[in-house]
Amino acid sequence: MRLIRFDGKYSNMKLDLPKRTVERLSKYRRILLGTLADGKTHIYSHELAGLLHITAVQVRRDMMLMGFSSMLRKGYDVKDLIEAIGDLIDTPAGMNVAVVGLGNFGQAVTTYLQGRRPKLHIVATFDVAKEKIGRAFGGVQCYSMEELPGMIREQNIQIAVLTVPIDQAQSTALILAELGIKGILNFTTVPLHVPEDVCLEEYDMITSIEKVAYFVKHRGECQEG
Amino acid sequence: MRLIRFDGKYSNMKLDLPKRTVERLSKYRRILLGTLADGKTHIYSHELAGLLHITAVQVRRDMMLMGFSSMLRKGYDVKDLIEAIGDLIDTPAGMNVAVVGLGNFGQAVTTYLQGRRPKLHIVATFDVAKEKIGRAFGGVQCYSMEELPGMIREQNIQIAVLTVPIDQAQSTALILAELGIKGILNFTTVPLHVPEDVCLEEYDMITSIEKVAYFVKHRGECQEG
DNA sequence: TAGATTGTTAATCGATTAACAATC
DNA sequence: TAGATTGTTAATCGATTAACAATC
Repeated sequence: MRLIRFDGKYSNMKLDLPKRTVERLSKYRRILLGTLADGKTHIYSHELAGLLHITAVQVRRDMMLMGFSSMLRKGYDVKDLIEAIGDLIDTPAGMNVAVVGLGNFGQAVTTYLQGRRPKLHIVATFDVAKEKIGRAFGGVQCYSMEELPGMIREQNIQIAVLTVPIDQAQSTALILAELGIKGILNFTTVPLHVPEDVCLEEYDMITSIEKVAYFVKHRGECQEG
Repeated sequence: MRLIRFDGKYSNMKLDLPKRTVERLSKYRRILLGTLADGKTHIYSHELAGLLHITAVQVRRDMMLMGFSSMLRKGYDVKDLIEAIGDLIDTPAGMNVAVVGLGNFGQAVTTYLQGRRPKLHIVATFDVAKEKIGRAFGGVQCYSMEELPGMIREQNIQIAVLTVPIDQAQSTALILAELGIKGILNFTTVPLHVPEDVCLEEYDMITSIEKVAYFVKHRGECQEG
């Protein structure tokens, strides 16, 4: 599905980008916000590439894939590019997010994520522990698991960050899918299975550190983007 | 570099596996430990695949790459396979790990990782905050940043988990590399640059959640491993 | 044996990089 | 103009999947 220019604006309603490109768009935007704050209005592909430690070709190819062009050989317009990335990633009203499971990780994630991206709102956290329910963590209210269905409906929560204990991970994921959650960021170290209309992003810390251990042991190059 | 059978044992000193295969080995092992605890001695490729939500071919190809075979068409010997994975990932004495930066994330990671893998020892954490230094978090002692060089040397710390604030990330990473750290697990959301003999594994939470947001918005399938 | 399972090669898919024409 | 920069196609690389012969 390719982008079509339409009356000066982009008709990018159904543009599906490669996963790796989407990951980089998120990084480009954050770098560019810093660049903009420094008062720079334009940036060359090789400059942006340098800030991310990737190649200029890769930056230009990503721009091409998202249908963004620079004109004038003065580099990319920083403000325009930030906006174009926002048009792709964000929804105008923003998306509501819940953190499910408020242990050490759940609390750290809530505190860290809250307010960090203007179009991602952490609107609720959930836990089973009585002493946590009703309290606020990182400025976000904690609810009981019984309130999950109601809150998801009322607040139109579409994304869940899963930080429950491992023995609860799979069952909770299925409940979330059942309740209409459309995306899950899995912080537990359990390989999850969810219905295929649910977007699943896994982050398994033990895999990551064991991968580092393997490559340290074998002295192979293992640097990632 | 391929494996050579040698007198019934494997000569796999320099076997370099694909990154994705290494990631799965870590997952296989943890699944297999559960399988073993359930009293199962052998497992078929399709069974192991089912537990990870991948294909049986992929499991068999990974076994082939690591030079592990089943014989007897009774499936893979669970105990042998766990051991073979350990031979690849672990070092006999284990590797020492430091957590650098003891904010919410640093504390959560320390607590979670500590004691979880027998061959990965979190031996120290580091922070600048006076009130944290000298205390123990998750059973691990916190030291001042000034003690970093000495501790790395004395304890032979090879891996660092980086959980410092974003404005300290790059400078701290370079210091760690300078001090001889061989692998960094980067929990900060800053794209790091380190000397190429240092293994770097990035985990950028914001990228992950924005990626989920993008695919939820565009309703594309985006399931990962 | 027939059927289930494995190990391995070849084909395919997705992502990165090289090459290069076009632009200012 | 010459040099720097861009946008895009083709080639390459890495990983997954299909196909299938071999084994028990």
